[in-house]
Amino acid sequence: MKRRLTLADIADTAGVSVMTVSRVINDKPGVSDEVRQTILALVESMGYRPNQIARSLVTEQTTSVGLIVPDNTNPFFAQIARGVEDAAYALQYSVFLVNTVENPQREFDALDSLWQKDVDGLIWCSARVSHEVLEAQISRFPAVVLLNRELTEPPCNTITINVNDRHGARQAVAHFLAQGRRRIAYLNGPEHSVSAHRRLEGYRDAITEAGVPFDEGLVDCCLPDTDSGYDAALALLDRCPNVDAILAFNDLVAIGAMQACQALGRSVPQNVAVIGFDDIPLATIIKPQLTTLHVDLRHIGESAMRALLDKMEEAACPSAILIEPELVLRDSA
Amino acid sequence: MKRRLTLADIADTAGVSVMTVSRVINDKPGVSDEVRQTILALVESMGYRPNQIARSLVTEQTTSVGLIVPDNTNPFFAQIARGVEDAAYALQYSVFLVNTVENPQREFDALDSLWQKDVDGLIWCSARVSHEVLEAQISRFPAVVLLNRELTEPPCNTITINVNDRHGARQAVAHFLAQGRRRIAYLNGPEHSVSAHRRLEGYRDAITEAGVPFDEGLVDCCLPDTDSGYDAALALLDRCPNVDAILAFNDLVAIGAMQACQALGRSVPQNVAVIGFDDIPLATIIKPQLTTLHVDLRHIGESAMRALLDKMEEAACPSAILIEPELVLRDSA
DNA sequence: TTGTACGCGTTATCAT
DNA sequence: ATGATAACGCGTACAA
Repeated sequence: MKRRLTLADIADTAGVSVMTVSRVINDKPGVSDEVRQTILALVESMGYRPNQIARSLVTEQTTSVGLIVPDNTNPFFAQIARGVEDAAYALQYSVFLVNTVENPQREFDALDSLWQKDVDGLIWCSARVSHEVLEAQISRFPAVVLLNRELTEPPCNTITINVNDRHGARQAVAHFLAQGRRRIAYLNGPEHSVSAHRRLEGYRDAITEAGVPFDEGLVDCCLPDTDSGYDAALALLDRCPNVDAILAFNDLVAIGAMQACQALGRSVPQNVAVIGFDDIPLATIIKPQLTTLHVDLRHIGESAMRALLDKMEEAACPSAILIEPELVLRDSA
Repeated sequence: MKRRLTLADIADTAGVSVMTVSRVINDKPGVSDEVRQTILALVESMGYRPNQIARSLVTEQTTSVGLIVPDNTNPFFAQIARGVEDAAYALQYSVFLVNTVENPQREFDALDSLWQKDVDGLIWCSARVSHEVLEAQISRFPAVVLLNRELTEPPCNTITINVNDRHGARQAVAHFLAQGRRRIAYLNGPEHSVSAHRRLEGYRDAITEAGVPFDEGLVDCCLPDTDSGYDAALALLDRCPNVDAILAFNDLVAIGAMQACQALGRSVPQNVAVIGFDDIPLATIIKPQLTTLHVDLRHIGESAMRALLDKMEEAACPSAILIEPELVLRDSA
């Protein structure tokens, strides 16, 4: 690895000052066309690229952002990360990826590290952090996009992006009801999850508005994975054998529920209809293909990155974005 | 967002020079215990954190690395990324995540961007880039870990990590043979893929060594996803109805193949046994659960990050690491 | 149009 | 043990 070329190297061989080269590199006026061409040719042939570190030190801009997710292995966050990175590439930004793995210490360390590296902005998916910590951390960064958190009074450097969970759950219940189903269960996600609360609200409202009495026995919580969904569905069907529809917190839970039904000899969707949430790739791989509330996660990621840039540039932009899930009918309901 | 504190701020309020503070921050000798304690207390109470950008400019170390993958959404790379990030966290490094989406321009831009940001090292999963480009790019970085590429003469700043694809394929074939199966097909991945070549070799060698004639009609290529696997298996079973075992390039292809068998009324594993490769989470979600060659991708990611750090520190370390896949028997074979 | 001087926040070097 | 000074590579401000 040879020594990096600097502005001075180009300036020397071109016989001009560093400032002239700098102006050319940054496409700024004040350089004659002739000199400009000479320098551009030199930059090309010598393979010069600006040192972003040095540049950052003076401009206070790093052209990099932080993305904090619980686990990039979870297809939900993988899709979001992909969207963020796609948009970042288009905008000439780089993305630091950080997993918190539900570990507060690690999350804290990550924030510190990103701050020390002077990221221009932060895209933060954190369900667990308290409001106080959230606001304190937000104030350290130039701009922040919060995913799946609501803020009563959002700081002016912050944008929240949320899925319309209530409406999504209502759509699912409405679909079940239209099919004539009345014993509609809901396998919810973790209690502390904001999404879980909102989806439960949507479910309850839709049920009661339809005149179907709300039955607590039809609602249960589980971890948002297939195994937990399987176990929870097994217990549910044992407790309430006449269930004819299951709304699941997410697709993984839904798939577990479908497999539980099959294990108990209930066919899906004839005996029990199942609807998931998110529409991860797995939803179309599994048989029967899962009817689910599609959420365009890549698009959310892209929006997050673009909104972040807007905030960084202090452009006029909304402080909250609501994403509408869309019910896609496949085979399970 | 208030102004960042600097060394000078601490130095001023402590009534010492910046160098003394710097020494304390970096745990260097040459500071009396008394002063040291005073400064540490001040750093704590004022909440000072070093500016990594300024630090990088002088130390030529950024404590960040680049991770280039085709698509972080692919569970294969998601697991690797997770392992890399886990190890990076433990080692106090940050990870720039980049997707190439099989786009040479984007890959080139990414390398440029990472170089400009002066990453200390690079973990690079690239199947498509030519040898010349590969070597040219490698020489630009302090240290590089290459995933799933073999180098005839690896540069001294480079480590390659490969899966023992040949041995993996042989294990699968051996298992089929032990079950008395003789019409063993192989649905391979993309032609240009290094892994695909190696797995095909392992398959062919194992077949012929067992005295079973190698039949080209039993081998086909497809894209490494479920749909392509489905289509390829459909065509295969139409062409060679007496196939009694299918080795797939990866788990997604294997799942597609299983579904094709089921669609044709062949039961898995009774009529046709199926073995996949990689052992992605989906392998245990699908029914029947997939027998597959387990590759510990998280571990590969962790190893990659640790090996990279070793190279960066010029520690003695191997220049090539071979990872052994392990056949895990589940329901499909 | 072009160049000079300075500063960004830190560490390295060499004094004291 | 402590401090003054000079880098690191670049952009801003101002001068020529």
